[in-house]
Amino acid sequence: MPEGPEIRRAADSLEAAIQGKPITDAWFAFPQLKAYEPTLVGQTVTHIETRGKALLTHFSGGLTLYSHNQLYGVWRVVKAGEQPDTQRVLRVRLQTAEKAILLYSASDIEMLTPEQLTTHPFLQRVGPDVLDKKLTAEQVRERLLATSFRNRQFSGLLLDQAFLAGLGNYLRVEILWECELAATHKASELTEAQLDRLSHALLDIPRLSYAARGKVDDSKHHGALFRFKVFHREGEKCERCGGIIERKMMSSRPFYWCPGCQT
DNA sequence: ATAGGCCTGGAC
DNA sequence: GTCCAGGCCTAT
Repeated sequence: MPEGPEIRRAADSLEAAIQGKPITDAWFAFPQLKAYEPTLVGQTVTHIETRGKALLTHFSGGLTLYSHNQLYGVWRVVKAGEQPDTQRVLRVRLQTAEKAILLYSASDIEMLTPEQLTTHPFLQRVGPDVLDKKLTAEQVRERLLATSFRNRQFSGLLLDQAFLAGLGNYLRVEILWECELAATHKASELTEAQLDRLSHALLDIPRLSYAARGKVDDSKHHGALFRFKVFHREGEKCERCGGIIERKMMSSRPFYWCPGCQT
């Protein structure tokens, strides 16, 4: 479950479980991280930061654990000593007196010094995070019109973490549906009103998904705060215009849209 | 801009 | 077993 809102919610629950609590045991599956196990015992997690889909666990000693869940990584919070039955392979375990946090399946895990935080290839290239409260629609609008972004098709642009961090495939299709825009359009072709609408949706839709606290509805379940309009709805009727939702690969991910109103 | 590779888990 | 996926990197 890995787009920006899901990663930030995971970070919230990890923080709630162990932030500020002395670490009683640390365990890493990867050999290159083994040396940090004794180092971390007695330290605390000061805070857990997210930059788009990257999650940064900051320790009181100054080190930071970088993890990226790609499509498959998953964080769990359990009681100390517990390890739930799962087919997934355990990669990280940080334990405190009461609770432990576990990272399963992720393959992209590194320990970074403060210096390395500023030179890490992914962290260095990501753009502003759509969930950052300080990021405004006006700033997003300027970014859309920046020379390096204004002539790129939305299909690729919205997946590029260098443009904005935290968007992924479901957000890209839902944002473009919301704005009635085709995937082949570019910022340079939009009217002022369209630019305005898009710059707001680029922030509002991820924030709405985050606020839904996981109640993202993939299958027409009632009462969900955030309901997909086109994602995984190929062949269904568009609720805005009645057109039939289509699907095709774009920028090597499945793209869903309504040909009736996204023009 | 696009294709292919990498990684992992789930659906079939 | 095969293929796909809410991701990302590198090579072309």
